[in-house]
Order: sequence, then C-alpha cells, then structure tokens
Amino acid sequence: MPDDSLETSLADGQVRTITDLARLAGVSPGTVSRALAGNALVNARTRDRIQQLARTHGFQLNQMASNLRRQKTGVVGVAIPLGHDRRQQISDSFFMTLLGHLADELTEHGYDLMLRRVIPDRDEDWLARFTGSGMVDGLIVIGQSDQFDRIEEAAAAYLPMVVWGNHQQGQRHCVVGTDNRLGGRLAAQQLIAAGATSLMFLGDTEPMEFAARFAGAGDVAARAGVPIMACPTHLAIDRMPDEIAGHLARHAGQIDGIFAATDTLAVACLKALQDRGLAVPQRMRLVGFDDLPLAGQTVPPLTTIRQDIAAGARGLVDLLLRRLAGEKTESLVLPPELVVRATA
Amino acid sequence: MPDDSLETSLADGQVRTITDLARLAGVSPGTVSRALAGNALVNARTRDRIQQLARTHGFQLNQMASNLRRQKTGVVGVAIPLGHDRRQQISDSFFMTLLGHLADELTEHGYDLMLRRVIPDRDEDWLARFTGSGMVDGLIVIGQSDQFDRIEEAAAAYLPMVVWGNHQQGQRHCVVGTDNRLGGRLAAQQLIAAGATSLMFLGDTEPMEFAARFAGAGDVAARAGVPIMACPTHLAIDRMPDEIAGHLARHAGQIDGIFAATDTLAVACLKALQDRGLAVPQRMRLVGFDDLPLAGQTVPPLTTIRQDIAAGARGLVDLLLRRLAGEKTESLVLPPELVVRATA
DNA sequence: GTGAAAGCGCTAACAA
DNA sequence: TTGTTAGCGCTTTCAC
Repeated sequence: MPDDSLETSLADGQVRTITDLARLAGVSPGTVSRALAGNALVNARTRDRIQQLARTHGFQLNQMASNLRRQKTGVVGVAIPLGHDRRQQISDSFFMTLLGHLADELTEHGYDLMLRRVIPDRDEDWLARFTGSGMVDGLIVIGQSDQFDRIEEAAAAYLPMVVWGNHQQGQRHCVVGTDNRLGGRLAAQQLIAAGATSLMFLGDTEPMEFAARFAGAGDVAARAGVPIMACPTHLAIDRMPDEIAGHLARHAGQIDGIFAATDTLAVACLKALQDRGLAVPQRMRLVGFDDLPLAGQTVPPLTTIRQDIAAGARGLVDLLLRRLAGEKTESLVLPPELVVRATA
Repeated sequence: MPDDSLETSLADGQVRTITDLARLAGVSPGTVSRALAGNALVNARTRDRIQQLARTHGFQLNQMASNLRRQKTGVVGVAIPLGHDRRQQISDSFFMTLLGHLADELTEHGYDLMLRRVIPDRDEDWLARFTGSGMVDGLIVIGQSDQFDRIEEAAAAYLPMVVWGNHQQGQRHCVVGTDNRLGGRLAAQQLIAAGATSLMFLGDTEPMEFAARFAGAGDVAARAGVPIMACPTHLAIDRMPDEIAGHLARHAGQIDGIFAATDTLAVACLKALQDRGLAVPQRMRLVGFDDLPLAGQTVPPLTTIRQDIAAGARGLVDLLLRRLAGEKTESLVLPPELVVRATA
C-alpha cells in the first residue's frame, strides 16, 4: 500500500514543501508549483485538486526559496534616517499617517513593507546595506535628514528608490513632497493679511524642508516690507516648551505674528502664548504647517498649511512601482493648501 | 596573465556573488563565506584580506540565499490587526512610540522588522499567512482588536509570537501590556479624591483594554458609592468631537468627573468642555490614559494614567527572543502610574 | 586551514 | 498538459 506508507511517512511532519504536496497529489513538484501559481497551462481539474489539498493541509509556500529563485522579494524597504542627534524632523502623527497610507498602497500592489530606522552617523553604509541586501526590491526613504548627498550618490547606481522630502533644483534622486517654499509664502501672506507687522519663524532652518518654508515666508515678508526672524527650536517634545518660552520671552514685545515650521511646534507655541497671557489671534497671529488632526482640536483651532499626505503616499508608491518596472521617473511636487481656522 | 583576465571579466559586472569574490581572492567560495562570517577557523590574514576586498568592491551578501540555506530570516513580523470598521484602538502617537522602540530593540538584536497592517474581516487567514510565509522568524502582534480567539488558536501551534494587549485569566498566548484594570482604579480614585460624585467613562467598552479600564473604575466607584456610566465613543478623529459633544449635551448636568479611555479622547473632551464653558477642574474633573506627549501640552495640562511604552517594547522583544530560543515564556503585565497634572 | 560537494525549497526552461 | 532538470547564492559538513 504505497499510499498508506506515504500518509504515514508524512503523518509526523507537516506538508511542508512543494515536494511533499506533489507526492500526496501524485504529481511532480513542477506541476504543484504551476498549480499554486494559478498557471493556465496546468489542467484545471489538477489545479483545483492541488489547491484544495494545499488548503486542507495548511500548506504555505516558502517565500525565501521562491524569492531566491525568482530573484525578487515582493518587499519594499522603508528607511527612516535619523539625522544627527536623532531629533525627529517628522512628527509622529504625520509619519504614522504616511506610513499607514504607504502600507495600504503597497499591500494593494502585492508588496510587503520592511521598516528600518537608520542612524547615518553610526552607519555610513546604511543605504547600500539596505539596497544591496537582496531583501528588498526597492526602497522608500522618508525624509532626507542630513543625508542629501549620500542619497544623491546612491541614486546614481540604484534606480528603484523614491524619497519623501524637498525638491532641489537639478537634483538627481526622485523625490515626492510638498512645495515647502510655496507653503511658506501662503503662511506669511495669511499672517500679514491678519494684521501682523513683524514675524517670527519658529523652527530649525537647517533641514531642507524647513529652510524652504522659511525662504518662502521670507519672499513674501520682504515684498511686504515686514521683518522676519528665525528662532531655531528642537522638535524633541521635551526641549520644545522651554525653547519656545525662551524665544517668546526675548522677542514677544517685538513681534505680532508667528510662523511655526510644524503643527507640533505651533501647538506648543499656542500653549506658551496662553501661559504668557497673549491673546491669539488679537495680540499674536499664529500659523502652523502640516494640518495634523491635532490642528482642529486646539483652543482656538489652528490656522495652518495642509500637506496632502495620502496623495504623497500614493505618489511615492506609484513612482516606485514605475521605477521597479525600469522607468526613470521625474519627481513629484505637491501643492500645499492654506487652511484658515482661528489663530490667524 | 590569468589575473588580468579575471579582472577584465569582472570589470563589467559588479562583484555580486561570493563566488566572484572567491575568484578575485583566489580562494574557494566556502572560504569566503567563512571569512565574511568572521569564522575563527579561517586564517586571520586570509580573513582580513577577503574582508578588505569585500569592502573595496562594495560586496553585499545576498540575504535571501543566506536565509534559505540557514533556515532563518533575521526578520520579525509586526502585525497590526485593524478590527471591524478599522477604527483605530491605538493612537498614532502611542503606536509610533511603541514602533520606534520596537525597531530599536530589534535592530539591536540583529533583527529586521516587517510591518503588516491586516484587516481580519477581509482576510481570515492573516495570522497563518504571516507565520507560515517563511519570511519571518517570529511575530509581534500589536493589539488584540477583536481577534482574541484567533490569536489563542494560533498560539497553540506557533511558539514565537508575542502580543501587545490585555491579559485575561488563563489565556494561552503570551501578552505584554499594562494592567488596565488597575489603571482604571487609579483614575477613578483620583477623580473621586478631586471631588467628583458622579462619573462618566468616555470610550467604547468593547475592546478588551478599554473594558478592563472601565471595570477598574467601576470597582472603585462601587466601593465609594459613586455612579459611573459608560459613553461609547469612536476613536476616529473625525467622529470624536461630535460624539463627545453629544454625550456632554445629554449628561453634563448629572456628572462632575470624566474618565477618558485614552488621552486622545481626553484632549478632544477638554476642548468640548471649554466650548460648553465648563471649567476644568472646578466644574468637571478629567483623567485620561496613556500619558502621550500631548498630555502635558494642553491647557490645563492633563492628569492621566501613564503606560510605560519603552518598557513594553523591551518586554515584547525580550519575550520574543526567548521564544525564538524555544522557551515557553509567561506574559508580562506592567504597572500603570498616575500622573497628576491639572485636570483632576 | 582550505576545497569540494551537497543541498536549502522553489521555478522555469526544455523535453516528452 | 506534465515531468525532468538545472540552478538562484549561500552555508556547512566532510575530506584532505
């Protein structure tokens, strides 16, 4: 009874390999492989029988082996470079929304997502290590941090990579991001329209995104003859309140409008202003950036510049897929949108 | 000139495989493999020479092949089940902090992180598909959602899995999480100590974590002879404000203390209270849960129950590693901590 | 201390 | 329509 002996020999171990399944079905491993892949070449009845068998035995294809053979993984890497002193340049809420949309989009296209936080200072080779690992088919980098040059360099040799960040004139790597400079202009315009005559930019101007926001605000301020000063502030939640309080203590008398580089900063600033008894927007106008869910929840609700995160995620995935198909895609710059609430 | 011809033949293609490198070094692939692995058996000089060669040629080991051969992936899966109608039971900020700590801990132990959001209603088999994919060595599930039974079932056959969530008497799967019931007790105690005489629990009581928080508050309220009513509220940011406003409109006259199931709810509630002109904490006491960074930023700052997220992440990874080593670990229940600020 | 050889589990050309 | 066969790139016995 060969059948019986087969059953017996498999009884202990699960049906683990395609070869086990082939023995059980009385066909060759090749046929099983084709059947499971839904290959049209295989007889419909055989196919159904094999698929049924696979289901009842809880058989799962070994992806590692499949990947190795097909030279693709079905996995997209998502790297988050944490720039010097690891201060986060992207708020949790912003990032989670982006990550959620990315996960959904990628899943929809049959890709899994491998997440890696990298500390460039500690690991010079983070990009090559990721792209060359053979573990991912392509790479999405979230935020340029202080790694612009390294990303530029990698982009020369590695096509399937798309970056969330700011677009520079003539850059090589494919980037998706909001037009930060335009966003800065919108913010300054709104502050001035609301009656501000002297502005503060709240935020570090070193990260490229923030630099562009500051520059945009500067464009408008200069044209309107309104002064604007930059007050560098860390994004780490524990240092933020003190630094903001310091800035306000030093300059509150001289300024009547604040452009915060992110909503997170704006919210902290709002609290600091209330602590000082400065009425918003009567004595001080305030505009944020991002339009996080939080922005509608403050008292008074925050006027801000909206980034379309869902569109950003769609763009990142779409461009990456096209690059995976060999296309050399252009960057995508998304328009920001002014959302007027009650702080300016 | 054999050397020359070698160089030439490799000039076009990169040094891609261990075999390329072996040819270049004039040794066998086996030796290269050992050298790169830092195997002590190989001659120190040969080892250094090969490692140097690998570096200068930017050689990266193909992980897929290595994984297949060694029958392990060096990847841990992180699954986020999105329960019915996908409402999120874990706030972005909480989740991001957890994910960040997880990523750090796992990286530290040489593991990568594969993230998957799953919608159980659409994919009954999400757990088996992940554990059986051969892509991950182990699995961390974030939140039990409404999948308690399925997780229980999977845990019977799959050892290397740890879950973030609530601990039930006699459950089989290994869970890490805060003692929610105790947290609920602390919250109610604080509300009552601050003068509350009639309580509202703001939040859905169906998720197990929340049910336990409500039960804990109920324990204390009953002993103190204080009534408490549950007011189910969605966590989706767009529905939250209206639902809370509705609850307040219906019951604001009867209650003078609110225990919000999460800080996110508490913050929205704070705003709703201010909109209604109810002074906090004079007319209404409020306690949240989580101690998100946000909690210190509100006006007035929020009294809340702290969950130690970093300890949670450490626990999850530590238990998972021990399970990967074959140990059948117990669950880990973390103590919550009352953080008194200004709302109660 | 190193080389040769046998696979890990799967897929895809090539035969039949 | 199916079976046979030759690897994907690596690791690890087993010889020497």
